[in-house]
Amino acid sequence: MLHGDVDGQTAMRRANLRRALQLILDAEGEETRAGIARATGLTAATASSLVAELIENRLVVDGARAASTGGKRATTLDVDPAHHLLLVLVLRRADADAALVALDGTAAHREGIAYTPAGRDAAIRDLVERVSERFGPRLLAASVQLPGATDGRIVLESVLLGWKDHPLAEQLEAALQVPVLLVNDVDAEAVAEQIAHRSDAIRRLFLHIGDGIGAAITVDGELTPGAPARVGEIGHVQVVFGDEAVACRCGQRGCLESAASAPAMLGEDFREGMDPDAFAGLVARADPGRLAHGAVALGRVVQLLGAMLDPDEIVIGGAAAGLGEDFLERVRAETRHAPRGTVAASLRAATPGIGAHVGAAQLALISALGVRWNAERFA
Amino acid sequence: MLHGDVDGQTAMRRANLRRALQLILDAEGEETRAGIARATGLTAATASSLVAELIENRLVVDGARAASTGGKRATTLDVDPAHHLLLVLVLRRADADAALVALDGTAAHREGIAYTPAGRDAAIRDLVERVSERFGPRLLAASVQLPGATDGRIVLESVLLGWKDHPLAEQLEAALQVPVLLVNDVDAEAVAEQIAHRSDAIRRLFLHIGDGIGAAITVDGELTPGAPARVGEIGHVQVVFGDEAVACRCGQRGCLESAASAPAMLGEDFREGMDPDAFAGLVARADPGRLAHGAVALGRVVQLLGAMLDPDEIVIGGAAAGLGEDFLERVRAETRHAPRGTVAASLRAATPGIGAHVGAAQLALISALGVRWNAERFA
DNA sequence: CTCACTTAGTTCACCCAATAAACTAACGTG
DNA sequence: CACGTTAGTTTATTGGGTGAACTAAGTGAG
Repeated sequence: MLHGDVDGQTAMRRANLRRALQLILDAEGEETRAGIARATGLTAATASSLVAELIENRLVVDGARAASTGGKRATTLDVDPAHHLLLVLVLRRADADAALVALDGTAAHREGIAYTPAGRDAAIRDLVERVSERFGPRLLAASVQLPGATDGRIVLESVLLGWKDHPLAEQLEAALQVPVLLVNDVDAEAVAEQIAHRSDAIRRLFLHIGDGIGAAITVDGELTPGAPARVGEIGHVQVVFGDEAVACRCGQRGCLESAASAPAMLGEDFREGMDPDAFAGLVARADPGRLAHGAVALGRVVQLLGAMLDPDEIVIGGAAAGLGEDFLERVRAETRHAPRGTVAASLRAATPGIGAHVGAAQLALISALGVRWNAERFA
Repeated sequence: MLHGDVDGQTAMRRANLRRALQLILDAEGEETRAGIARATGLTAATASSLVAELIENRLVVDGARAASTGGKRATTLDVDPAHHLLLVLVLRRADADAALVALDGTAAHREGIAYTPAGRDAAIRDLVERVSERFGPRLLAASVQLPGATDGRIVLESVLLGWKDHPLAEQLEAALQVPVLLVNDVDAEAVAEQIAHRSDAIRRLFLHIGDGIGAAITVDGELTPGAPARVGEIGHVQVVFGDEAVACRCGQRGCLESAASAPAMLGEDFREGMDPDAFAGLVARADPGRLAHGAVALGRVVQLLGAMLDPDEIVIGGAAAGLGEDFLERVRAETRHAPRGTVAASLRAATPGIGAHVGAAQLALISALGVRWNAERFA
């Protein structure tokens, strides 16, 4: 109803259906037919007809009666939490998760698998098949969150997964029979953090600092569209010069990762997703010099990208979000070079909130239905 | 017809009118009613009705008969070159131009004024009034190309023009009675260069290097939308560190402009818009060390922005476009640090082509009618 | 030259989705 | 319990698109 072939005449209807559904999503069970008519400027008759179609397609259900505002009590509306599902496939080096998210943002199911590099493709195929068998008819769309560059359809390159120009979306669509969107993991994390933090920033720069370093730009909660993209691959940009540049695992010297990645700042004991207490221990024992060196390197990047993009918000996520206000202040100090000091003000650490897979689910929801969850959903 | 209040039902009609007009613009006099029907998937009846409305509104005129393709010869269509006009106001420190551009991209009129800082506002008011009196009824929209930051409606800050948070668009709309869009001069130059170079790049980074340094990002030929923006103000980002950092006019050390602006590389005799022969002389006499220093500084910026944005094209405009392939190669060398060397390949000098005001006109055209000129128009 | 075929473009009856207005339904209040 | 208010549905009308029949004007085979 909201996706599929566009046969010209119905495009307007679709746009109105999307508007109605978005209002119902935003109001979290408080929207009514009359409210939709008021908010959209459409007539009450049209609003009723739109809602009827949404209910017929099991996207929306009637709720309780609202309190009277002087006349007949309105029937409230909410998205149907029990029918349609979004599938998010989270792929990591050695394991993967399948998360099913309902239209109201609640988790409906989650299962994981582990694999060796050799067994990975088969293990993923099995997982997808199991999910498809159990939830297939209820699926609305799917997204795949993965470490690596993608244009949404093809895995352009993923060192961790050993893929290059791999047409994953096409393969999964054949198995799942719904549209599949591939999403870089840092992009997904950036979108999820914006939801978790209830941020209304328009232009936004997100930096993930963990084993590696990646960046994501979002505008109005979405990724910049465009051709096949390796946007945000800034880990091996040189930011330290001269004698201070140290060797990086990539073979070059002075890379951002060689100075500011979690292992570079906290030592080789750092592991992605490690125990919080163990992490706190690493932070406590960290060499102040290495932390300062990392902050300077990061500050140089933030300074330039901040001036270039003028984001409303610059968010540091991943392990570096747990390094405390001292660290952030050192990064900010590096950005105070420019006459105008607004870059420093917009820098903050990520809110540890909902999982990155919610970001991937959001992107799938946007691409499938043209609507989005707002922050309050996940409060 | 294509702008104004949206009364719901007619939104579809507008979208179709835009599609038809865009096809007519693209085909440069070769489009026909039947062709529009084929390209859009609309019926011939609808295509005829759309064209009739475009002709009635004097946006399009019937042309010659095309050659037969086996049946009745088609009537060709082209945009009306003689009625509607776009006004571009080009504001500089000490003078301004008013350029009137017809729908076919041809220049219809141009007049300039000069002013002192004290007389500037009055001089601009006069110029606008003269233009409005002479061309008012034929105006479709206007844009203002200016040195400084703007969100499209307000001049956020322009040091050269002495404005801060100046609601210029509103003022001009009162005088001109058409929508007015404010455009940063580097953004306009970036859009114009893409047209002149017939570039089909999607994501694009443009760097203007002259008295100062500014950058513009375009996606699909348009500026990134969003809130009030100072996007691209990278002149005073620090890119040189330690002993090599030299003092900048902004009071800091190691700024990009202190190393890579035209005066920094070519000496204080450089003047924006100077005589080409004199410029060539400056280049010939330039200190190789200063040029190399500038190339390194520029390369560091290009390296990071290239990795971050993964643009299809990185274009060096302004005076630096005239420094030759040697200079570009030095810049490229700095970007070869990253394992993947695609940044270097996408770097090129700007094509000296049409004036930046065509870029501003294009942005006005997009915002007013939702259609755009393609490269061939200006071949 | 003529007739069949092709392509361009218009006319007209019909359909879909939105509107406007009249209607029913349900609630609070004087 | 009548009355004003708000929610929501029903129904005639309108705007813009479709499909089919139509006219117009060309090509090419015989």
